[in-house]
Amino acid sequence: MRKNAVEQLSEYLAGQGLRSTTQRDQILQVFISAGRHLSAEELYLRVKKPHPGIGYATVYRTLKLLAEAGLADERRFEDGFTRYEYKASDDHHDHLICTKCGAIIEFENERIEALQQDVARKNHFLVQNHKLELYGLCGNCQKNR
Amino acid sequence: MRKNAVEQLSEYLAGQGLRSTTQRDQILQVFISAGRHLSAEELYLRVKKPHPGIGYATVYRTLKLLAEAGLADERRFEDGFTRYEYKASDDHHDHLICTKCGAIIEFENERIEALQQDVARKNHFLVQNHKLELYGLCGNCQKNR
DNA sequence: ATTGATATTGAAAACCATTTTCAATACATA
DNA sequence: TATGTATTGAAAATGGTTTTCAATATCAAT
Ligand SMILES: [Mn+2]
Ligand SMILES: [Mn+2]
Ligand SMILES: [Zn+2]
Ligand SMILES: [Zn+2]
Repeated sequence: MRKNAVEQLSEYLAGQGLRSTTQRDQILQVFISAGRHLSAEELYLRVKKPHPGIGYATVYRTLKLLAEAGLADERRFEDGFTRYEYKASDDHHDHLICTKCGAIIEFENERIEALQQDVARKNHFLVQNHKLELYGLCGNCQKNR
Repeated sequence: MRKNAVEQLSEYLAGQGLRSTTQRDQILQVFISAGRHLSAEELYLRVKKPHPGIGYATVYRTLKLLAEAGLADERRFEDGFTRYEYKASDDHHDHLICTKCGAIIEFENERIEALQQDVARKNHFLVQNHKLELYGLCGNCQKNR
């Protein structure tokens, strides 16, 4: 996975007339090895440790670049931060988000996806992408009141 | 509808130890008579015409108040603005949003709602609210390329 | 390898929707 | 009508993100 992602980025950059840089590779490496749904600042802090020279703006720029290259998905939940997650291929999933502890659970549901298409069809609408987020309390947070 | 909403607001304010003001009533009136899914600035501009003295901050504050009072729903689509819509009662709907012209189509789908509950149950999750947005092209925008 | 054109970087400033501050004013209660 | 305080408008502050800019790094052409 790891080496392949770096190659994927290189190919995208070359194809766009952009340049490969050590910063971009380093940020990508840390991004992939870190957990999912990271904000720019969270990633910046993780990148800083092994690569202290890297700047804040470069992390922001690289995350946007990864999204454009198809290597990351950009998510805006209701916490005011843009979050990114590594995207293996063309997989898709939606989210359960705990409003108390911030836990994020991922799920896929074919039937919901199909019904969304039905809704779109009925409204002469062509869906490009969608967002389904369920906010509430995770199992743990229900127990602890 | 109109007079009732003003009364509803008054009751909420009284119950919270807050005060009724002419600004709040004026903003609510314009809010209800304007279209749905308005941003604070859009509402501010509409309010300015009949009530030039009203300030920007008051419109922001009143919209948040209306949401707390249950008179408005707060929506954050992907355009960077918080939008509000008048909420008659406890109705609920989701949205189709055209990425080209910005048109917003509302829909309800019982089966999707039910399946969401299934997903939540399977994950020991208690849903408080949810967001389902389908982004793409409306009928018109598909025709015009 | 060296050059040269230019893409990229880090630091700081700018951006921009929204929130907060604060002194003046309006509301509700006695 | 007086009084305590919630609310207002204007301006400043906030905070995540983007942009600016001079210095540096990349890479294709020598
Ligand atoms: Mn996810
Ligand atoms: Mn709506
Ligand atoms: Zn939780
Ligand atoms: Zn459209």
